[in-house]
Amino acid sequence: MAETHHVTLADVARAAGVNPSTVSRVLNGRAPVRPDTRARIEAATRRLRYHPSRSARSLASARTWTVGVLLPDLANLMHTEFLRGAQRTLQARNFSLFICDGQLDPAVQEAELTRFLELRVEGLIVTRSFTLTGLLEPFVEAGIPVEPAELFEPDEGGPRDRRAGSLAAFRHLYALGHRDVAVFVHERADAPVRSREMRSRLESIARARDEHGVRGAVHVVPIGDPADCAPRLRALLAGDDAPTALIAGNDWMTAPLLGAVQELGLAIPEDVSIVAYGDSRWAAAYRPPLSVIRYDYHEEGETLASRLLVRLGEAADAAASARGLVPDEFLERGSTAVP
Amino acid sequence: MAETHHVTLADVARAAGVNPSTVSRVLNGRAPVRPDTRARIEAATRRLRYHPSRSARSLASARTWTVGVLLPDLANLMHTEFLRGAQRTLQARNFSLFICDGQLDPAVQEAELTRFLELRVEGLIVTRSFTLTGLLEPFVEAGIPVEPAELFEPDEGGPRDRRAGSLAAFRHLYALGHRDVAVFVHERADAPVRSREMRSRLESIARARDEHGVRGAVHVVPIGDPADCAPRLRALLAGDDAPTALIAGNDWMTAPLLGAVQELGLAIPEDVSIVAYGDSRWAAAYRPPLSVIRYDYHEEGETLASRLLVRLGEAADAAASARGLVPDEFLERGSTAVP
DNA sequence: CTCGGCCGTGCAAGCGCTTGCGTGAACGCC
DNA sequence: GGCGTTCACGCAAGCGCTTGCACGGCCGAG
Repeated sequence: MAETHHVTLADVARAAGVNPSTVSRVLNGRAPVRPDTRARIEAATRRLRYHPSRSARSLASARTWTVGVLLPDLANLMHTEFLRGAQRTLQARNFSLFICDGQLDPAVQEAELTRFLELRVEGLIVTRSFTLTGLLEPFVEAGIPVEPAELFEPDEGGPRDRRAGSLAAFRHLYALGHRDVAVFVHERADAPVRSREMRSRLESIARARDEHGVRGAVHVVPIGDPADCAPRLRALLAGDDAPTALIAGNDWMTAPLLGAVQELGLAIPEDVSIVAYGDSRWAAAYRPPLSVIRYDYHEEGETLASRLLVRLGEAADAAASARGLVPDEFLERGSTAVP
Repeated sequence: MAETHHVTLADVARAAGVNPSTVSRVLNGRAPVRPDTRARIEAATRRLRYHPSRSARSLASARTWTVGVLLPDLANLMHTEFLRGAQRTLQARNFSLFICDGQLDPAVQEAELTRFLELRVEGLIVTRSFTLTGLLEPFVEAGIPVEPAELFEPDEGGPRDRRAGSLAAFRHLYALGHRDVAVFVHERADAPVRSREMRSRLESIARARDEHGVRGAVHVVPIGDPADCAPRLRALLAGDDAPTALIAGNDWMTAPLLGAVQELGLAIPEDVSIVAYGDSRWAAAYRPPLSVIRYDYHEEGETLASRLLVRLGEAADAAASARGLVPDEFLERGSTAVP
């Protein structure tokens, strides 16, 4: 901090010739203040370039007006979308966000959650919470509402339904005649965790497969390091049940998978069909354009944020918090064909 | 906050049978404390799940141990890289980051900067600062060190040299026989701002062009909305000086540009050559693989953070803070060819 | 003209922590 | 064995703000 001396509320009060409490009141728009007094204070505030200290305010008022958002991996563009949705909604209600990048590393995530605890966030939004259910306990105990994206399955009354897209995609693949498929997922190879969402997807695959009377393999390939992608793919293609359709589990996964396909000199869709979860802005621009399972992350961010606001006692947009999210959908573009 | 009652330092002190100040001291590892006292306190801390209040700490100590990072646009993967570099460096010195997404919107950025002021960040890292020089003043006045990525030009003694890559790329293009080129940049069409970095690139282009005795056009196309890309490109190609090489100004720009190229049914590199600034993970996986100007954002993040630490009086890794960043480089892959 | 009520403001006690100063006990020294 | 040091800790005064309460002045009602 060196010699930084900040203007305080007392300075403003002195400049305006009033009591500090009055300044506080205009700051918070709380009690009635005479217009001219208010004007004097506001002028002083501006003139002195006063910025109230968040620390002092929240210490005194026991409110921080912040919510933490823990993203598993900021390098995933869908999370950025999600974030903006949440941010818009929360800012409209005067809350600000502490964004943190989990970097797919449980240690980092734990550290960040501890920081949230110290910061006294009033609410928490987490995605892929399955990796940290234990870490979330302190929040629940402290009465801090946690809004997890992960647990929103239709059978739990949550607004999320992510099965329609999967189902449509795999019906399409099996109808085309594919038998063996491989799903590449972004997970640390040393500690693979199967999210509920992933399980739900696998169920959708099984269902589509059964509908078509197919008995092929569904390989699930956890990829931590992009460099692993090509070797894993090569091994798969050399083995029994070589997949003819490759599915990228998310935005992050897609580029490495395409890189591997390229490295092996495979043509899309002639040699392999490709489907990607998440309609990254690259997907449509790829050659050929990628068939994707698209999902509206922005809306999900808004919905989670609204639900949080409701739990915080802020009468947020009730409709947004209660509404079911639009289901995901399959977009066929050009990367899927008869095997 | 509802009925959330947090454990305080006083609670811990009572449980451990000591004075609050002693607890504070073990918390900060400051003064000498007898091992058994320390142990008792630590046990109580754990048992009570005590998490010190950041607000109270920073109010009392006049230190927040935080630095703000303002990114122009989180949806740009290179910024994520940058962020991780900075985060690693700062966390090693006990600072934590407040990340904020400027969303390419000056209003949002101003709001976030004000928040930083209230949060009493001890330092600030900004990129593309050219859009907000005015907004940065309060920080400078308050004695808060600001580390702007933007201003690091070699002629200012900063560590950044982003000319080598541009130069190599355009020498390559002009040598191949290209005459007219177009650079697509991500800017709000209504308020285009020419960054120093952009100017520096344009200079490199001019230099390469002169070296090759070419007198073709260099179109600069600001794109705010991805949907504008195709029409702008179509118009350009229909006009005089139709470009034969298209350059995407950054990671964000690349996908829309490729989408537009695709929409117009142009073959790469037969009809147009493509060069992208920023080696996105998609670039190598594209078909054909994209020639790019690659830059190490992670290292830039580390360097800026180190410089900030030095200015904060933390004897950070002096080498890292002083070192010149590796220059960017041109990687020819397959999207550039004879026009 | 008196009085209750409200309005605008001041007063002061904290919020949970840090930190300079003070003090008793244990220690080493001559 | 007395005395100065050091050690380990207690004490209390804040940090910059909020907020319940008090209080004087003005109003309208009786």
